[in-house]
Amino acid sequence: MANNKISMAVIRRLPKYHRYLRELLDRDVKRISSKELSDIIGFTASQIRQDLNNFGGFGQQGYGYNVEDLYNEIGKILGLNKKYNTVIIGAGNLGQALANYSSFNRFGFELKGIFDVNPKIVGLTINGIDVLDMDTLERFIREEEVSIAYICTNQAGAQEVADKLVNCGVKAIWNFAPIDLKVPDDIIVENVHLIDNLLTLSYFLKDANEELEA
Amino acid sequence: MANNKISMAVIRRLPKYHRYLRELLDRDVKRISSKELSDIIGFTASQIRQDLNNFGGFGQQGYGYNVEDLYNEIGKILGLNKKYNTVIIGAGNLGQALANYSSFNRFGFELKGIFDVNPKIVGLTINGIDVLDMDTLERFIREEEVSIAYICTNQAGAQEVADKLVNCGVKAIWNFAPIDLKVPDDIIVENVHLIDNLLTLSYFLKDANEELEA
DNA sequence: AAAAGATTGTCAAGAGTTTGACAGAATAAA
DNA sequence: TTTATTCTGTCAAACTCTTGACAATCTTTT
Repeated sequence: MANNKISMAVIRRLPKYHRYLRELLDRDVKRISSKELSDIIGFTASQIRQDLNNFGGFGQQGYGYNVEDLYNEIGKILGLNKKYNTVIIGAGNLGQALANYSSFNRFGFELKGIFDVNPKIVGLTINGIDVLDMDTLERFIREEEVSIAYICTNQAGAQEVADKLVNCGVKAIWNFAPIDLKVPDDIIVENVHLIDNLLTLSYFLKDANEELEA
Repeated sequence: MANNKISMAVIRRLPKYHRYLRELLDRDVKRISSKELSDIIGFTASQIRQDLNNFGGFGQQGYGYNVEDLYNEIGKILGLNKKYNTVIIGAGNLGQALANYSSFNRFGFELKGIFDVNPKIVGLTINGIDVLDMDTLERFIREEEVSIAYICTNQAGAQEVADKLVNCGVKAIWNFAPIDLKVPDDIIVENVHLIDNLLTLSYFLKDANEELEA
């Protein structure tokens, strides 16, 4: 499993492979060729073979790929054999929505705490997890060995929260605030910029309308 | 404003330009050079000039770009001068969270209705919008001239909902269900696959840990 | 009014990504 | 057992995207 310099394009496709393979597994499909997978996942067969080969020869000539093995291998590549403790910062609508998602737990991301500054929200229980005061964040993170934090605050508070998190040893941030956080190089940040996404949709919609008019 | 074949890479950067330019505008910055913008946005100055030039010469040699003009131009390119009516399908946690976001309205996406199958939820009011029964979806969309739908159902229901939406004339779908929807070519789909995003984060986290060990 | 400085738009080179082709190896059929 | 078929892993070509370089041109200073 050579780990040297996998390209971003490949990495971003891995979760999709994982998702489709789980589906095949659920349907009790035992083997699949790159051609068949191509038909359902929409990447070219060549790309699929090239992608998978970045991590080792999982396939067999004349046979294809064993679905279960490949699913497990990609799971390992994605680090899903590890367990991580997580916290949510900001118990607004989005924070609460994420707290109620059980699928994250299934993949090994265990939610340990939810934090908020609003005294009206602190003390509530969401999906069995207590909402705690932001003042207790730093001790909690160290004690519970939290390595991933989901930032669900508004834009104004996000950078300050990120600084705190980095300071007490959080390794990765899943950021939902509409801002690009400034963090040290070794901290992993994955952004979900909803507005950016919606504006992209808007671009294509405008574009489609203009083509109709032309 | 030539509209011929803008590359995906450029399109996905446009919302970020828009976001940073709004920030500059809020700080009353009047002009900016590609070099200065490069420093704050993190793209190379060359890329910025090349990106913007896809849509016309907005800059002036020796001066740079007028912040307000550029902000407005990019807004127009993104279609933000248009107004669109939207609905949310699925009034679970995520649907409710989106219903409470006022920023979408500010960009011209007006939420007209929220739909759900659960009789316990139907009849509620979220952020001033009634939750309606799914049975009334199709008439509502036609009557209110809805062109964008946000799918916030679970995976199981998403494709059926998408089929209905397409059938009654919705032009674009913002999909939050963890599935790749099958829709006709002229329907615009923008996905927010949260799990995919979290698994990508997981990959980088594992990768960083392994490098420490090595 | 002229000279110096700044900055764009554009081109071509460089880097990264995707695709098609095919030898070689395994499976399946005869 | 032999032959035909399937299908991977890999290479190189084609394509796409990013970067650096610089002439042209506008702004600012003298």
